[in-house]
Amino acid sequence: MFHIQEKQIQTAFRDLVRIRFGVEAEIVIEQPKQSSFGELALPVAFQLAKALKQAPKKIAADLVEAAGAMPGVASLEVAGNGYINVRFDRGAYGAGLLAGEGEQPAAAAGKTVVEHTNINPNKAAHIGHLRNAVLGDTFVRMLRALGHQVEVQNYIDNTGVQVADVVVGFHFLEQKTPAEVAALIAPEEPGSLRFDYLCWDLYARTSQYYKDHPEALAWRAATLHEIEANHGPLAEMAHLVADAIVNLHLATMLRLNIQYDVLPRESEILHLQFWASAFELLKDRKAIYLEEEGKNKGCWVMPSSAFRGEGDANEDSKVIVRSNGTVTYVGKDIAYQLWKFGLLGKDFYYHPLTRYTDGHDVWVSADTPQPRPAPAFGKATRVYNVIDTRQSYLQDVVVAGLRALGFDAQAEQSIHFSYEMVALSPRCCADLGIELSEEDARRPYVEVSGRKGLGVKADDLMDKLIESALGEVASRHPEDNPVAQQAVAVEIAMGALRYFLLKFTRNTVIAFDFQEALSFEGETGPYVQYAAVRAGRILNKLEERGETLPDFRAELSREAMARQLENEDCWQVLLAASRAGSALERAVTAGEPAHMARYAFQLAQEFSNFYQRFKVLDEPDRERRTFLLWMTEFFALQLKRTLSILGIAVPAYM
RNA sequence: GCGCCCGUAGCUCAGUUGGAUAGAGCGUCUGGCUACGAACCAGAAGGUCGCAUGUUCGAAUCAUGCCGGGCGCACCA
Repeated sequence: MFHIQEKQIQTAFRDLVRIRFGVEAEIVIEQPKQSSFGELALPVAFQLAKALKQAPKKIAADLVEAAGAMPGVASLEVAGNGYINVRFDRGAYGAGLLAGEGEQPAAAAGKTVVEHTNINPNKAAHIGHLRNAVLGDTFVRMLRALGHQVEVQNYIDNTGVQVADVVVGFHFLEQKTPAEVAALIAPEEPGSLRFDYLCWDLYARTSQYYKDHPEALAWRAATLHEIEANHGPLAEMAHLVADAIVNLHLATMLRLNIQYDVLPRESEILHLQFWASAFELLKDRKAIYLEEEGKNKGCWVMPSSAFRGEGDANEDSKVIVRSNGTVTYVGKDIAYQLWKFGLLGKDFYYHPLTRYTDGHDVWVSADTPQPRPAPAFGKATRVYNVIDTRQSYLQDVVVAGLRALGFDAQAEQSIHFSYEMVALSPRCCADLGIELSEEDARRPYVEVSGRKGLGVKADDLMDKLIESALGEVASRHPEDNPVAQQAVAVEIAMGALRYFLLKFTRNTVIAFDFQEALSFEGETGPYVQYAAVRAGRILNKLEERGETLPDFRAELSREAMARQLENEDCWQVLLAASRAGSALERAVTAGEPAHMARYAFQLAQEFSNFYQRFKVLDEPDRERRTFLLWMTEFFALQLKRTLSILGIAVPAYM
């Protein structure tokens, strides 16, 4: 509702400025510093002052004069040195909300692909992976809430070095056969170490072994070779490992309510020769060339001018095809990016991998035709790649590849949704019993490292959060049955975790700290959940007392609405609650899920304040009580919607 | 060496793209529970927005230069 009003005023003033002054101006709308200034503030007059050579105050007065009466607006005032402050017609605004205006998002044209998670399937997921997945998933929810058609892709590098290293560990270090590895994946005896945890340790051990025995790197090369040829026991083992761990990653992410549509895999990109098609395109359009001298002699390279800035002195080109004829990661990524836009002229085959309990299928790529018809994947008009900021340079090369091929529009719509890493605070390392080198101990934080086995595993963290939440639930509701307690604890724990990962803006390094992540008070997910639960409880209590919710539309006339909203506190609270749409649009435009999280917190704060101040059920005045009940219901709905955009559930009780 | 990011309250972070008196949470201190259950609320203290020039009606925000920290710049992914 709020953003509809906002937009109306924006277009009204754009027209006004054009008619009155003959100028096209971008109308900026702000929230006034103080609520006493009204609901919206327009600094247009300042913008125009220079061009028109007039005082801002005079321009503002002119505009207010020319504007006259506007629908939904009670008054326009010139304030300060030339601000135009807008006050809404409160009765009309309330009536509009009651009528449910402005709830349907306009459907957007085209499909948006969001690629996130992308964990190497060779070990358990850690907190860094969680940040990626939660950011990606939340952004997907935000886009969908705005009416966009979104496809979620999770790229699986099942043929890479990381998987190979775990295979090296099993085969060369532990002399295990594929059958023995399969037994580890589905262990007979309960209580055995889960497979992704086991691989976590093995991967760290293999990495250390390379360090101590550099000659062992030949094992890696041999393994990669066999994986690429796709036959032999090592290749078989690689498939076993990767498939098993992909399943575990899906389960881990599902705990956080994160789902996918399709898993494109590196193995199919190889087998279906996506690269061969991309290579032909790149050669045809002269985007890459065969280097004939220097250190890159014999390689196909992309010239640095394609992806570096003008003034960049670094002249190094980027190798796309190695001198031995194999393609680099970036090359494969260009092919993949082309496919996402439907520009490659090839497609995967697909088969359903699993079905979520809500009936939604996750599909995975296949290299041969499959019996079940699959949805149309790819062919996006816009692509977001959720990848950490350290890969900016490579993402630039991929986009430069599109541009060099003449796909400027698609290059423009290839968005690196970058974010900073999750590191470990020194205190967190101490909690984990990790010994730090003297150099590391002096740093503000320590980088997570899969190779060193240094990090907080996603499932461990979730378990810890659930345990902590369960303690709280059990002490507050000792009478409730353990199954229900557990369910509530899980929702609280996951809410806390998602919120914790979202409250930081994308380019802030999170120095992970158990104490902060485990907090359920203050600016946290549970705080917001608690507000939603309390709103719901008022409505439930009403029913317990044998009453039913009034028919608000029948009982609250526009005049009654205006009367009730004369109360400044009620008005401010209602305004805040109705800003969800506006907050969502701004957050999507800024590409910042953190903004949505912040709005959720503010909304919860407003409600907590309202809850404290107005005793809804004890209110003696009939009209006022009806109004307060309506506000409560409205809050409950807004809180629930906002939380669902953040992927956070509203528990049955708290 | 080159490129990107960061520096805001004791701590952790926001700051709506250049606007009105710089905001939250945590921590500290003071006060508030008889079920609309306090995972909450009210209040207080706490700031040279790293430093310096500049741009203009107006700068935490833009430009330049320093200082301090982080991350990239492979025929690894």
